Amino acid sequence: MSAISERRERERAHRHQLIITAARELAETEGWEAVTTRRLADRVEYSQPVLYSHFNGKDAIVSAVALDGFGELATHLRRARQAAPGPAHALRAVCRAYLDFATERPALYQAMFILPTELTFASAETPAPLRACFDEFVSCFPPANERRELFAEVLWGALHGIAVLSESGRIPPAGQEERIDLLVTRFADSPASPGTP
Amino acid sequence: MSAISERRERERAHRHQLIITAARELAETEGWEAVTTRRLADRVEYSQPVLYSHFNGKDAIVSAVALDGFGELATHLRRARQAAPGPAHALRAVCRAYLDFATERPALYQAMFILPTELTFASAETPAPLRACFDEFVSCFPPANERRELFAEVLWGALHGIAVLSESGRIPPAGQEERIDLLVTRFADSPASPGTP
DNA sequence: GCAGGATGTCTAGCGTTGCTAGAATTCGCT
DNA sequence: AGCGAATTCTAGCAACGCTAGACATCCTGC
Repeated sequence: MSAISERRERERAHRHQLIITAARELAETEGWEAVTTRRLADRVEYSQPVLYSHFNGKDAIVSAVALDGFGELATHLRRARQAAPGPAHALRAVCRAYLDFATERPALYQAMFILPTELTFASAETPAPLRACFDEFVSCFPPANERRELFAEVLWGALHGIAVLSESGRIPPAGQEERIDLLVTRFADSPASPGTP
Repeated sequence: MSAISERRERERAHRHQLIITAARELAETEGWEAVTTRRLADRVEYSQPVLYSHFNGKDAIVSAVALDGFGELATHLRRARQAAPGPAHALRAVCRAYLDFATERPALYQAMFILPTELTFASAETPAPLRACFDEFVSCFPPANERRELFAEVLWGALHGIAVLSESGRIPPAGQEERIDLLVTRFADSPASPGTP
């Protein structure tokens, strides 16, 4: 149970990641409806049952892809926020970065926010990347605002709504910039945050 | 081709609606994943192929349910708006009504906004009920606001995002009222709408 | 009243899906 | 070399959306 099983475990971990990236690539090129366990097994050059020795089922694979996506989204948002010339522009930068992410990686975004997921949100065992994403939204508002979390929730919801409605053609795909404009001007913190009476 | 075929056509139309309501009931009690063509055919006491003589496929049935949903949502929103004590309260009333609708009829809401649909949004041949829903949001803003439509789009997006994120547990289901509060205060029209320079 | 034809409905089945039991194989160890 | 265990594959299940072709039903014209 030494070097030999260590190597096996390493190989196993490698294959684990291989499955995830294969699923993601397949989804990004042909959409999630093309990601079947058979095609995925083909892609990783193993038979179907090995997928089930790594994941509890297809949903777990999708969730694993989604988790990677949250990690990437978190760094994407942080970079945008930190590159902004000042806190006043941070909000806009993060909003734009979020919508960019959603439109440029639609499959990944679907895995994160639309497909059934096994990830636990807003709870004690919420994975760090999810929390990091949320924190990026929180950081768009000054610490003086006692309701930053609420602001972050609503802003996130608004961005998600805009992203998904435009992606599915329920609102015109054009005009995203104006929507960001409106959202930003509406959410830019007022001088004194309206406190609860 | 007279009374006899008229009756047949009547019966056919009746069965058409029967399928739609059966699909909706099944979805509302057991969720859309339980709505299979076999179970639906069982429910309406016909064999599977008759479904396909009425609809092009399962998606078309879902879309028909969604269309009914849009009709109901439009009247729901209009009632709320008109019952509000004044235009200042209309915005809040409509927002609340929208989120109520989403949480009280989750299956219907899914058919309208989440499941793949054949309905055409934001186009020339957009069905009237969809347009009516959108118009309700537009009516929340004074005609003096030259960008009412943009406001409506973003508000709708925000509400949709909040609805779907909380429904799927991605933000805590509690605290909806505070989110409405924030959204309303942020979107309540400023005295002079910030015009484009 | 009764054959003929059109209309409508059902039975049966195709290909695919997610998932799994049990056979077969491989591989390290003594 | 051969045993034992871990791993991988073959084969198959039940359910899915959808459809072709057999079957029944009903109106029409004689």
